[in-house]
Amino acid sequence: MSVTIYDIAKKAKVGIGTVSRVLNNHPNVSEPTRKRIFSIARKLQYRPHPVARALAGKGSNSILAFIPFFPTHFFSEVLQGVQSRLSDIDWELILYGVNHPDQLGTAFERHVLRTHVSGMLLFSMKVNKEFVKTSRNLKTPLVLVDAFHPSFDSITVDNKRGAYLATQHLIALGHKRIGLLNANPQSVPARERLDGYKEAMRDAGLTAHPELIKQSRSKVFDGFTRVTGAELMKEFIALKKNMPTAIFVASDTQALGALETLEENQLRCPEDIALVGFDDIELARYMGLTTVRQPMFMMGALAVEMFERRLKNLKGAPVHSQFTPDLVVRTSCGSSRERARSLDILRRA
Amino acid sequence: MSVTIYDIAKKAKVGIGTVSRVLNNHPNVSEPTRKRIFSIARKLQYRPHPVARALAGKGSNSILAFIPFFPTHFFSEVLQGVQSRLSDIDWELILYGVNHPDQLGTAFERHVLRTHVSGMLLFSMKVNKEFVKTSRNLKTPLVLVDAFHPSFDSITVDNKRGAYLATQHLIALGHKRIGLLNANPQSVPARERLDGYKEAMRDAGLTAHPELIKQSRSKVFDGFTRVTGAELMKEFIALKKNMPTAIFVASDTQALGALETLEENQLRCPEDIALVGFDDIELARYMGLTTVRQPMFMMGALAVEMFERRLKNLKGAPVHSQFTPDLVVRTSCGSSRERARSLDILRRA
DNA sequence: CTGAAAGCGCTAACAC
DNA sequence: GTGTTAGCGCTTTCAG
Repeated sequence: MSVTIYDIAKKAKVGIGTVSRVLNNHPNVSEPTRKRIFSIARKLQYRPHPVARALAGKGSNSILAFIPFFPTHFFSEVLQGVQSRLSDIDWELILYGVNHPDQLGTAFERHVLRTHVSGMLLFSMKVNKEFVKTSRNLKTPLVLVDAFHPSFDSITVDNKRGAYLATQHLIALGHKRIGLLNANPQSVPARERLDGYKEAMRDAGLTAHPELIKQSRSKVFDGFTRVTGAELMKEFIALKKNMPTAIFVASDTQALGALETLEENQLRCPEDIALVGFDDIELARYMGLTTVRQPMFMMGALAVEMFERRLKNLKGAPVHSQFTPDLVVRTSCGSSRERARSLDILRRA
Repeated sequence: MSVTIYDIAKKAKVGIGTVSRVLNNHPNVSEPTRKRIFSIARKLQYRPHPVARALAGKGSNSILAFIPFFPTHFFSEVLQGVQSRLSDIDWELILYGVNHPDQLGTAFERHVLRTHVSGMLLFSMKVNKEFVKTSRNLKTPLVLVDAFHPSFDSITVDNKRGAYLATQHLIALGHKRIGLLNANPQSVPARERLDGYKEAMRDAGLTAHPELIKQSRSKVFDGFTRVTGAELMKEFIALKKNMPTAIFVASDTQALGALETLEENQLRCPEDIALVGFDDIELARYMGLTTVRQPMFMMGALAVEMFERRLKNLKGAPVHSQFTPDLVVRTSCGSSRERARSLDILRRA
């Protein structure tokens, strides 16, 4: 079998308690023995047994991530950030795909309440009251990524600012009738993006006429889906002559849907209508979509770092970290600082 | 604290041994006591403690997945399949992102050799000799996904057949000079795709002239990258008048690169040259790329099922399961059974 | 059939 | 400072 603290103890002619203390950097161990034990441990290639350690009450060097069971580029990138930082500190990642926050219950109980996991990451999900209650007076740190709740550490992106940037870009290009194709304003990001849009319009002395603002009422993914993008774009097109000349779309995914609708109606982008998205999913690059980019990898890495800090200071006030997104200019607005890359090499048969 | 077998033993006035036996469906327990204990357990909402169980020698209900630390659509889809099946049987997924099979060592030792994990999934990686040796006489089942080694269970896709289908499609469209833009033929999938291409050509009485076959020598991801696609396409273009009229590209990712090169040279697809890819990554759909699709979700789910079976029969011969891929016809070959979707609504600025 | 007891490897409280 | 001991919750002999 593998080597245990007993082996070390025997070899060092000390008790297992001493060994444990040394290995855990406890004080009150004489320098000579400490050195001796370390050296023996190294020679024997001792590795602590994580399961035993967890059972005995110590944490577990593993963190549970709840991610929406939805294969988006956003998550793979964020997760890479998480993994990267985690492997630096030699922790492991347990992944839980869920579709709805309600499904958190079982996993939660199974892992967290059973010393199995000593940290949690929750991605892009609204936390319900019950969850908040259970988690709050828990010793297990929880950090929210791309989500927010005053009681927990969180990492978000400055949606308002991003929306402001996007809208401002459109304004700078000379557009006056600028629309907003939003997700469900009941969701925080959607509301913030709405605010950013409005503020940019106001600051430019432009009026955000109500008919220029189309918002989803969908509950599925808060309306951040291709379908809502397609549908709301139809409403814009129905405006006929009053159609906006440019639209800020609240997410790239919706922009994809919008693009499909445009195509069905023989409308071209950016000639007939300019579009800016939000998120910068991988497809955006290929579609030439100008969009607002979130620093996904960094958000993931930071999530782990916040968690580490929290581990050392369970009682501090929650910290909320906000990233500022960047505008990535491509071709969907008719302006391009980058070399324009059009994708019209693929034509209808 | 949470309820343990002691609680239920006390309440049932039996020893903890009996409780454990009942809970583990051991024989030799009288029907009355069995029923009584079950009912009490339910009433008390007893949940086994996975960590304790693992320490005591039982497995751990968790499986370790090694995936290339590379955010492709392929993995998110396969992983969804894995997760889906895993949650059916109430197991958990531990994720390990690695860039190179050599990095498997530490994770391997840390988890597998310490009762921490009772199964492993290895994705799209070549297993090195050392790894094989360590794993082989191990009780922990290992299943290879999108990879192959005679000693282990594996799930692959019939690359040769896929390549055959793709090439055949091109032939059916009337093409005679059909090229192959391959990855590094040192990798198994690349070699198999080469075989499929050749066979289809042969069966059609066409000759696969050497100049029609361009293969990568890259070691990074075995040449399955955008870069090699772009480079090899340049070689094709250099053929001038002898350029093929259609090309089977060994992966969608490479096809993307090839498309970029085409564009740079003002060549259009499919007018000037038809392309078929392989994989059906999400982008393929948006690019209108005709391609060969692997049933990713199913592969993931099946991986878990194979693992379950192996758990029950450690000693059986390795089973190798092979999926047959489908051809997905889009617009990059000039034929389309689906409604053609062109993406030229986005134009150069 | 069933109870008692011995661990699994480690931590932490308690003596000396 | 350091050894000893009592668990953590569960599985598994070993006696009855």
